[in-house]
Amino acid sequence: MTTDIPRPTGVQSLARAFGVLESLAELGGEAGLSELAAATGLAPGTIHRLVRTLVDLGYLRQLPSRRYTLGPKLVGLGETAAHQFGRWAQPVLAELVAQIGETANLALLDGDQAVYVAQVPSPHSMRMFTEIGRRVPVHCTGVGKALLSALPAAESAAIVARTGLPAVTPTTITDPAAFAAEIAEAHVRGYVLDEGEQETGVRCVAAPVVGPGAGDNRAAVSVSGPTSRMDDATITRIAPLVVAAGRRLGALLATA
Amino acid sequence: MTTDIPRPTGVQSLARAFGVLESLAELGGEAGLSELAAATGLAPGTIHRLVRTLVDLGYLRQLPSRRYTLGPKLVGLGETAAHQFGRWAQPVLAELVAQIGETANLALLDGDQAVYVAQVPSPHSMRMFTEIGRRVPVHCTGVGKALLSALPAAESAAIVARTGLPAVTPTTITDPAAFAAEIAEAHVRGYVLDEGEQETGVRCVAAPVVGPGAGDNRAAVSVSGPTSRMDDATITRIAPLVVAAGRRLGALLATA
DNA sequence: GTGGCTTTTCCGCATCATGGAATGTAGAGT
DNA sequence: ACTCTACATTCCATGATGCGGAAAAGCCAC
Repeated sequence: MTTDIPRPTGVQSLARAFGVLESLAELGGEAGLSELAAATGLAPGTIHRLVRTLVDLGYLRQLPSRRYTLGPKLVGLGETAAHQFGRWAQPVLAELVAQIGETANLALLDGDQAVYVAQVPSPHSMRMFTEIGRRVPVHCTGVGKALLSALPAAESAAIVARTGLPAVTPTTITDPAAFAAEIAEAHVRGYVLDEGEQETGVRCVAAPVVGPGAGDNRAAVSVSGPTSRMDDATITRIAPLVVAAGRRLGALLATA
Repeated sequence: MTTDIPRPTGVQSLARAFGVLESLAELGGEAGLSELAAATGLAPGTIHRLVRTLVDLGYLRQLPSRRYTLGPKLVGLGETAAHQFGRWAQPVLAELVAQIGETANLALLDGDQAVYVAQVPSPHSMRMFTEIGRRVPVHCTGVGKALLSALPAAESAAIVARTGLPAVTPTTITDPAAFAAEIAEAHVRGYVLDEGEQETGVRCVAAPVVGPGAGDNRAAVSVSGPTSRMDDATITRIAPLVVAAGRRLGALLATA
């Protein structure tokens, strides 16, 4: 490269290696060397050396067909990372559960989906099955809609354009205009509801994690429970609590 | 470094960076710079540059306290990797389901727990709720015990010592001696049974993934279904099939 | 058998990462 | 409140290290 930005570079081989990993993920998790070269714009020789190193380390795996896939070690690291995320969020989520009595979740925006990274289950015996690490669509979940509501309108529109609005339950919002209105309203109101749009019988209040340092961090909190316990009065009562939790988590992330 | 092995190295900055990530994971997911320097044996300046790059890329996160934790991007990569794992295992699992008619799972050992990375559900309407990415204890699950049975005895004993043997159902094995015997028997027999030890009414046959390339890869297959359909005769019939699937998956991993 | 394709290896050049020492900062101890 | 220590961060000259073009080796299809 002749003219890149003067100084914002860190360790370049590292940035490139992770670029390869990300490209591989975008390419569906499996790709040949030349596909990676095309995707990253690097010379074949360079990519090969990078990739060989990653294979040696166990973060990439080479198939008999000589193509490459993501390796097992990444699963472990990712899991550890998800747990770690849970750790700092845990106190805030636990407080939510204590105040509200329903399961609280933290999710991150990853690509065009939301991924759950932390959870504190409700004390009730009738629990919710939100698994850590699970990925869900953004358009039919509380956390997903909360994540979108915190994004610039153009960006959230782009995501919706890519994923579409497939119906998951009878109450899933499938009309683009109605969905845009929902997001816009959530943006000004600060929280969003999920009326059984992902799973019938489950109501959910969600709010984005907002704050100075949350820019890169696209996260959202939610509280969800069965419709029987989540009546309108309850929702009205807990919405501010969820919003406050989002702010608190944002402050934790922000730091400084 | 003055005298390392002449040439078997790949890209060293990469190896070091991933070493940092692994050290961080081993240190409980959170560490200061000097702890990392001590753990990896590198100079503080070197680590700092590496770490700064990773922070810029989003794979690491710096806390207010100036300490470091694993970043959100790792969660996403790990998830993608786990899904990818499902892809190559899918054919083998699907064949198991075709032969047996019950849900087949693939799990990896991660730390002291087992994590499910792939699943093919049974055609029966009464299905099992094994979520991809879910973590389960090793002592009360088929896959967990199968994983242990493939480990050196010392290592599996160390895991059990750390996790203990908490009862999850009335049939969970809680006696250390009985558990050790169970693992030893599984080691020679090649497969292991789960008699509702994790969930009442669910029986399960599991076998480790074994083979030349499986060394680092700690994986196990399982087939599970309701007790009503999993009688003794069925178990006897399907156990060899599960074992064979474990071997086949091991061969796939080995490759070359 | 032959041709195009991708993957892999090689090698000289300059860049890029390196790590020790210097500076800045936070928190503990007195 | 002040100092002292320990840690995180920045700087810089050195040379080892990663870079990428081009050539070799394989693979597959025709």
